[in-house]
Amino acid sequence: MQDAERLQDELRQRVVRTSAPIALPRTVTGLDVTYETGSDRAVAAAVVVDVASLAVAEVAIHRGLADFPYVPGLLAFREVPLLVAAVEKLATPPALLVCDGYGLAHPKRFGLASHLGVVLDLPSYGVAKTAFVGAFTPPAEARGSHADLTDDGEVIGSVVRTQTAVKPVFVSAGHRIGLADCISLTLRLSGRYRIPEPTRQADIESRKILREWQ
DNA sequence: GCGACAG
DNA sequence: ATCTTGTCGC
Repeated sequence: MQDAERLQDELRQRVVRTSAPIALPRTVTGLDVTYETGSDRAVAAAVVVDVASLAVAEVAIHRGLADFPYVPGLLAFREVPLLVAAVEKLATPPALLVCDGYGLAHPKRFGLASHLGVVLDLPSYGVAKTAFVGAFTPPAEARGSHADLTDDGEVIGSVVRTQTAVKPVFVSAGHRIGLADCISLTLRLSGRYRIPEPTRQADIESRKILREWQ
């Protein structure tokens, strides 16, 4: 546990924060992990989605055992090994990773998305479904509205309304990408659902494989 | 000290 | 995360 925190403190120094816009990638890769009830058996999925059509271009799966418990603030130690294994099975080299969870909007400014981005040295960001750290005032009801997520006087992320009158998602930069790009990409990748297509498909695919496995 | 706490 | 069906509503 203290070993993990020490490693986290070391890795966090390698995060690259930027506000420079990136070129729109042709594909993005969504990641998620599904667990078996009452055990640590897990399925990680990496799904490549075509940005223009939002169609799934490739799916890679890794089945394994999560060897670290879930501890708020240390989620990366539970999921990163499984996610890296899934990403390594892809034939398509990832251009940008979209994670289920937080990036800079983390107590140590080093959530799962930042951790994975640093480990794989790829641009990354996170989209979380519930609040974790930071304060915000709810964004307007219209799709596309967003409000700053702030902590200690700094903007660490954004609360984004991906569908009108639907609970917003929590977006934060992970590594080598600016928050503005994370927000616009999240909206571009959210077609008709609350969750952007890459992580939504990763959730669907990992659940599907877990069902077949059991 | 107490409560909260991504997935 | 996961245990869990139908049901209301756009």
